[in-house]
Amino acid sequence: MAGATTTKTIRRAPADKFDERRNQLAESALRTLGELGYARTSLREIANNSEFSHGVVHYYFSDKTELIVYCVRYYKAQCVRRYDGVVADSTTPAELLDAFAAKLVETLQDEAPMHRLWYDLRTQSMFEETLREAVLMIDQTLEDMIWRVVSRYAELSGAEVAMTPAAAYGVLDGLFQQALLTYLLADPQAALDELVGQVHALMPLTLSPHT
Amino acid sequence: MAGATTTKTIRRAPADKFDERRNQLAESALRTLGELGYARTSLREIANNSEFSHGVVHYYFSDKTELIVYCVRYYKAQCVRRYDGVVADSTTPAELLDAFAAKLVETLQDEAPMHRLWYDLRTQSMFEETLREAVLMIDQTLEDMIWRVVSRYAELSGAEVAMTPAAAYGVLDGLFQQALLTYLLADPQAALDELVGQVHALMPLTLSPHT
DNA sequence: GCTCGGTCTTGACAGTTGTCAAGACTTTCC
DNA sequence: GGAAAGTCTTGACAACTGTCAAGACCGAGC
Repeated sequence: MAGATTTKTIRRAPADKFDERRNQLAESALRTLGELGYARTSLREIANNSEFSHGVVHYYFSDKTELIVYCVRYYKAQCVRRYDGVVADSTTPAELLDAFAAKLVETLQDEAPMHRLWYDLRTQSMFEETLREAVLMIDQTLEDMIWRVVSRYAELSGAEVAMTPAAAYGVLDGLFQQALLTYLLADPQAALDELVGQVHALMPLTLSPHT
Repeated sequence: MAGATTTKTIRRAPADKFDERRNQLAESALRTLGELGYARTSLREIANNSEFSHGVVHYYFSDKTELIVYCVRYYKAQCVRRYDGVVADSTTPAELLDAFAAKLVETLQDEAPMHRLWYDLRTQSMFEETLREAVLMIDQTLEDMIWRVVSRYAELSGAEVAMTPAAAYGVLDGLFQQALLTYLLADPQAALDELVGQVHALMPLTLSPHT
């Protein structure tokens, strides 16, 4: 709609246009899913949250499931590098710890709907076979993401990590999920404060007693 | 139908009969919910898993929501004392640790559907206001349950707990949830083994360095 | 200008859902 | 035995869902 098209529309491979629409629909879908949750999200509602009508979904996706899975992967691409800056910029353990906790708080605050959607989808995968593959893939990606933070923290501390990647991810994810629940259901401010304190207390415990 | 009723049916306050049916329906509902998950469970399916027809639900519950919430509370009553024996019978830290880990494995194996249902309902409460109160109440109950284990573990170790009840619950719940996911989606045996190892590694970290 | 391929809307379909009313069946009590 | 209260079944309803087909719209190329 902006003036980028002068004489003709910009040369664009058909596949690009197609994929762009798919991404556009994925974004509408993610917005709706984050608001309503997996169970209560219908294709019509997704279309309502976009500029298209409900029939268009079947033009770009063969299936509701295909749309959802596409959304999940699309979402992953957005969040997987979330803590890379924290890892790259910190030069001391304390600095990394503060930056990591701050980033956790930030994403909890700014993207609470997306996080609850992720937990929703992960839980649904325990009932629905179709989600299994995508969920396992994302979960692994998140574990790797956490592992980069924890192992960098150990490196800056001059210590070894005393946990497996899975364990480190498990405990941190547990704390984050609890904070999200408190944030959404009870006391947002308390949730953020507690999360900061818990992460600061936990991270040193992931290290071996220094030699 | 058994011979308990001799001349008349046993004297039974009407409220008792009413509550008994409600519990009967709650059990059918929990079986169905554990199998299908919250979203895919319909009142007709619940009735199919009982000896009644679908209309009876509305005789005992005003609402689908009321049935679900009743189920949640009914479920809680079953599981809240799960680790009391572990706490009562153990006399050394190592013994408690082994017994606790064994009990976690046992309940993960025997009641996987109920556990995934709990995580499902807890996640749904982030979208649905109606579940909020019941979920927060159960979550608190579980936190207390874990706290009894952890503080007894500290007592037997002659040390102080270095975490808040919320933090201890958060990390252990994170590990358990991860184990459940692995158990259901990937490798059941590996999930159980990893859980045992992780709990053994984590529990000592909940204690203050002994004085 | 006019066709043509791609894009999108509209309307309909069959199935499922929560809800509820009407009545049949059962138990209780006189 | 028969009335009354309690219990349960049946069938229907409106709303909603995923799916899809028929055709309208639109820009590009001859």
